[in-house]
Amino acid sequence: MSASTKLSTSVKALCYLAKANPEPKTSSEIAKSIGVNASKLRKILSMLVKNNIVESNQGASGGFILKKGIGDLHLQEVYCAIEDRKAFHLNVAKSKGGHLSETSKLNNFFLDLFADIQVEIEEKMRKLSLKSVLEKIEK
Amino acid sequence: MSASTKLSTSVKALCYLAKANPEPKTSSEIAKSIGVNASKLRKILSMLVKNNIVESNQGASGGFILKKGIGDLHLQEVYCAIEDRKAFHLNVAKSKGGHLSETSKLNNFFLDLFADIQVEIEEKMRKLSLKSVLEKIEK
DNA sequence: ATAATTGTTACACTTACTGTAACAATAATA
DNA sequence: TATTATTGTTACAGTAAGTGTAACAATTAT
Repeated sequence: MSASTKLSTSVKALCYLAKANPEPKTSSEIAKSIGVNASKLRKILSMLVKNNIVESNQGASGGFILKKGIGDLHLQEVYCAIEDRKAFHLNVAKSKGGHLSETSKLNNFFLDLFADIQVEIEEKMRKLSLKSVLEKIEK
Repeated sequence: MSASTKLSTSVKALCYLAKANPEPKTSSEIAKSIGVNASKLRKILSMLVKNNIVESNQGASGGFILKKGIGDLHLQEVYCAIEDRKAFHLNVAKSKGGHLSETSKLNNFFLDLFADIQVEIEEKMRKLSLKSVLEKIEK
């Protein structure tokens, strides 16, 4: 599951929880609603739990509830919670043979460029709260 | 090979050709210099040929030469030549079950967001000419 | 006790990626 | 003409990554 796919799945689940708030919802309920596998969804949700974005309760009448206010939760935070690898996987080929210093300089050039891009992506997402997303999809 | 890896490999090859200009270089020579497989490199170079970025000549004493001036060749152009799929593969999960219109609205929201990001990435690369890249790695 | 639920592991299946080889088509050259 | 060198493309086996599902221990309410 790519970072971008995980992000959109997470936000779908968070929107669902936001509307159900403060009633807890099980992974099965959420999964059915947004059309993904419950087990897979639990993996994603468990990361959101570890980052204090949602709260989970095991056992009968357990489930997930949103822990943060929709105005205080930004997509960048969600993104960082679900993705440990840095951003959108912009890779540079590690050249095996090219012993030229130019090749390694070019590698560094692209690593810097891709890092810049990643920062810009995260800044863009930092400006988007769950509240603003909900407003956008409801009109 | 990811889009970003292909891009950095392409630029390595283009830098090599720029310095050799106007002498043609074979895929083997380039591949050895930048540390990638010659057959794989030819696949990438063939796309650059189709987009008039480099020129190829088959047969004995053939090879590749840079077709554009280093000041007129921008990374965005290279990127578009090697990648037919749109940009950096930012995908949205196509939900199979979620019949809610909200889910599809969220899909559209993310498709728009990722499209914006792709445009920004391309704009960033449009500002980088091969000449500026060469200058950066040479100092 | 029982039933329900999370969190995690496991696993088979598929898909994608990788590296390399092979070869037809082509062109220079002897 | 025959030979050699080269591109452009296809093929393929091997590996890695992703997918979907199931299973189950741990936990908790009833």
